[in-house]
Amino acid sequence: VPRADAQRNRERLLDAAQQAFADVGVTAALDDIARAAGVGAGTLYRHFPTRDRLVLALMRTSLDELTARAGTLAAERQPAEALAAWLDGYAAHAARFRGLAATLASTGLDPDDPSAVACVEAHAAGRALVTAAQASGDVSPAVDPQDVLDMALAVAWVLREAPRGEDQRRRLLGVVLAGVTSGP
Amino acid sequence: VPRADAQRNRERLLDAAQQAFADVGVTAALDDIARAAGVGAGTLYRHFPTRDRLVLALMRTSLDELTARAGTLAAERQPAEALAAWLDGYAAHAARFRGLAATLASTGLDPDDPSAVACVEAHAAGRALVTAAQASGDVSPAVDPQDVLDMALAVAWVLREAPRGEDQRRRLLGVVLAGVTSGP
DNA sequence: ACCTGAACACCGTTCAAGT
DNA sequence: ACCTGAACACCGTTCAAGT
Repeated sequence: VPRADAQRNRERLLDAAQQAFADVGVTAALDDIARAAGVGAGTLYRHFPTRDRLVLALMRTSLDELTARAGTLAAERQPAEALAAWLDGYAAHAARFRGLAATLASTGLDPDDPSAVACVEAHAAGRALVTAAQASGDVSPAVDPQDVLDMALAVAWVLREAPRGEDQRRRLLGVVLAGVTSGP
Repeated sequence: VPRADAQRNRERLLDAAQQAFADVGVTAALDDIARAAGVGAGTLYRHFPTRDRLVLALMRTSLDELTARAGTLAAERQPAEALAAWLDGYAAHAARFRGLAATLASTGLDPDDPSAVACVEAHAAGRALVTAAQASGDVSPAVDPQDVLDMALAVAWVLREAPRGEDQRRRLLGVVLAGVTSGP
């Protein structure tokens, strides 16, 4: 059982990180985050040995929501619609701050690492939606499901690096979805 | 007219940067680059006030080649083929090292800045190929040409952040091209 | 068991002194 | 006119000392 002050520090660090990442992107100074949380730098490193671990811990809740949403969409909508709606949420999530898409795309995620589990599960849920859309004939069977998720993250990357207008996400995801759709 | 030693230092810096970027990505330490070039740090800053300026100077030749290639392809091939071939070269170029795609995508490029001219011209040449493919009916008129270039850079980003197999570039560009093609 | 904060290393950036 | 390299600032990371 963790000590009460350790638990409180952990939460303060997550709050401070949330704020800092939203302000200046995922490269925000860890030292600043520790100071804003009112803890020593060493405490931050004890709780989160790497920056990615901090990012993933912060994303834990929203990733779990994305995983759950995949199940709901699969049950309630047509496969093509469900996939489109989920990818939109996934891209929106990955575009929340600069650098996040790269963390989510990173191939070096260890499925056994508890801090990466939420990320790995969300990916699996997304791939399942692609597979379902292939089974129903909406998405071409030649497509690699992983490629579809990668392209949704790539769209999120564009949203951060070259923002051009309100409906950019809709336009770019439209291109991706049209690109993986089965011929008529 | 620049002094002979200034000219030589500039070339040494470009050589050293080429090497460093290829080794460790576009975030390579500028200090290391100056040392490898055998010059003081101040000399690097004199020649290239920002990292982007160094990157763009390094890319100048290849960007000019891409611009020229757009003209050749437009003259010798069908619009759809020309576009596909050019985007492949563009994505391959942007994937040469990590972080380069972001520099090329950056919206803050001043068209009047001589160091950005090659980049702006390559973009214009690419957009012209998209427009030509729209005129011939191969690409849907609803597509924003800039979106097509952005997606090619996004593909390059995936190639660096989540590399998955030899023909990943072909697969992902295939999705983008299929996604912007006019309905039958 | 956990925390603090000083210490160290590394790197971007500037600028006084030199040629 | 251009170069050098020391100096400063900033930040990631570690660790001895404290509770």
